Amino acid sequence: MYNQIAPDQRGRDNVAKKNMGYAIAMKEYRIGDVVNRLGISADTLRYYEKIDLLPRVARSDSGVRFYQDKDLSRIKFIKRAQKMDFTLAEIGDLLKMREDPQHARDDVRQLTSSKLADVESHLQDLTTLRIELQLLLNLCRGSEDGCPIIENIDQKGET
Amino acid sequence: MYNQIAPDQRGRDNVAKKNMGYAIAMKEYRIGDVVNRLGISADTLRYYEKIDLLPRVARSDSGVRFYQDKDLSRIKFIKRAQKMDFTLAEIGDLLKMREDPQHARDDVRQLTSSKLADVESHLQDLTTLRIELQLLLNLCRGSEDGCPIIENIDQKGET
DNA sequence: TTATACTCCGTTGTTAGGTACGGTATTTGG
DNA sequence: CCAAATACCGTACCTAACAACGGAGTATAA
Repeated sequence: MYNQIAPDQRGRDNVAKKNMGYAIAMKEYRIGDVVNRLGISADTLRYYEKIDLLPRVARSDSGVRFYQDKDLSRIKFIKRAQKMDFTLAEIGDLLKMREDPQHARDDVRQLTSSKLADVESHLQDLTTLRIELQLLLNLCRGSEDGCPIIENIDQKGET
Repeated sequence: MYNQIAPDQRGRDNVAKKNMGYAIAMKEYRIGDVVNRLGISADTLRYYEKIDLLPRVARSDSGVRFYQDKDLSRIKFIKRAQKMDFTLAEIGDLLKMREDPQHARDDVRQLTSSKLADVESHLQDLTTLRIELQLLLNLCRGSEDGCPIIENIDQKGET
């Protein structure tokens, strides 16, 4: 019903360059910029901050949030991890690992490793699904005599 | 908190072979067999039937359901499609396509094609995620000098 | 036969992950 | 300087996809 995608590239970012001494100038994004770039709602961003999935980012004097590139990167990671149906709590742990892999707690490492396995099994399933859909769309299009191949796709890899 | 996986291969299927004339003998499974084989709950199976995601399968005189291999195949398809976060309604449409690709309604074909695109983009994201997790676990293990690679993974493919 | 497991059905409860207000303050382009 | 856009916050509300429950009938193995 809704228009799925709307990154809506109109409007330039509200780029504030901050001169960090001699360091590279840094881009900062207001919440609306992030919405336009990543297609995630402002409410959701605030929600993530509230549940500590995102850090409390810098604010202007009046309280307006400023996000940086590393925050965007983090948000993109969250979005990817969500495609795995990881819970936000799990994603929080993975983010800890991501922040500091060297000093991650052992259970966090284990979680990461276990989640990697999940990703790999998921990739298998999605690959199978892709083949099935491709078959439905291509192989079977126009042919008059059924599609017996499809019935046999899932014989390998019984769960 | 729960023991995630429990296909629990104990107990043989309650196999009823039906002699379809000269045809191949067919296996039939009671709901509990399906639970053990596919790791999906009986409640869920009944729920799927109620919302017409599964057909009303054959019953014994006393009302006990009997599932066949094609039903298992259908259920496995549902499980795969769920990993894509397709809604059950969408999955229902995909199943129509799967049943009879030749005569599928045009919007169902379109849905299928659009969902295939989704699968492919998902595969991209999961592949990226796999690399990230692998990096976290392998490349960075034991090394003392940070992991700058990770920050740059998502520069391609800005959503 | 008894008990143990399995099944049925209908109804109600749960939960994650947001979304939707509504009222107010602040920015910003013209 | 003013209107329009944007941001803030707290609270309430929502929905899909089951899970739990309870009470009752049936199947089966010892």
